[in-house]
Amino acid sequence: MPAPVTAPIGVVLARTAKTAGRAFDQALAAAGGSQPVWQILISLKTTAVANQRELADAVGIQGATLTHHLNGMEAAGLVTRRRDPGNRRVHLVELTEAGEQLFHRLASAAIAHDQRLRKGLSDAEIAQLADLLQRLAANVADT
Amino acid sequence: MPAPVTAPIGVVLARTAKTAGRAFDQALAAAGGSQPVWQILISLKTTAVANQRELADAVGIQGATLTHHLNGMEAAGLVTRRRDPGNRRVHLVELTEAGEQLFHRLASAAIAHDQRLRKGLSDAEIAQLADLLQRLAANVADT
DNA sequence: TATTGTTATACTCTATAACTATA
DNA sequence: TATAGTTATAGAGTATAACAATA
Repeated sequence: MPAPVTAPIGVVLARTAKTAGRAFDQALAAAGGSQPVWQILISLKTTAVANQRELADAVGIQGATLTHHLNGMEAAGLVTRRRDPGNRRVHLVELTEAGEQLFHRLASAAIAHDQRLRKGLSDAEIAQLADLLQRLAANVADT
Repeated sequence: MPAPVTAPIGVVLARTAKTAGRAFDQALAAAGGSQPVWQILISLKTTAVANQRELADAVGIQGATLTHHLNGMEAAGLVTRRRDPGNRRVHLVELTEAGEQLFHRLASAAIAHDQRLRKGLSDAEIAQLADLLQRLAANVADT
């Protein structure tokens, strides 16, 4: 029998990510957020970042791009920035109460999105998918 | 033993797609293209589209967005647009010789990118990954 | 001088609304 | 009126280069 003809895995990956990403965009927007804001919030909550450079790395964007988003988030009352007394070059980014609340709303939206994505797939399949994706990503890391 | 703790599959998917997509961007740019241009070229070459609306659907963008890209591609000498004599509302999009050549260059880049992505994964694993991704995408289709 | 972050500017992709041409 | 496509405009996300503040 002939080998099955499949689309290039990069194409399948890109198409799936586009579809899933748009659905996630809508879910986040309905909860008052966006993907960059969600990435920044989750990094602030779950990672101990020493400065904005590390925060930008955690989110996967440039420092100036992070500043752009933090400006918007500060204007929206989600975060505050103040200088680190121990090293006044460093700006400490902290969540406000509104930022905490948005984080929880977006977390709920993200969980609901994930449950929707996982529908029809077993835990073992999800675990294998995650493993395969991580191995794929490792092949193109730090380009 | 406790269940393994994995990041939400949506997060893994988004992160992998971002990493792989950026690597693909660079590969296409080095070959003189971009992802939208590549999607349009491959759709023109492999799908029988009756009009620009169908082409836009195949690429996954709006008609006006397609026009934007076709304007650039026409200015770059990659495609021509002429009216269909049988229905002059329809604009027939055709590849020029330069468009054909760019298609082949980008196809080579895409193949190389895919081989890089697949490194270390067996054909069976790739097939299963594609299957899992397609089932994931089906869960959020036509949002 | 080196490090941290911001400002200024611009580019790409995308979208919606209003419009033109054709049927 | 309905369909195919374009134009005008705008917004989100990203980036680089130049700059200011601090060490």
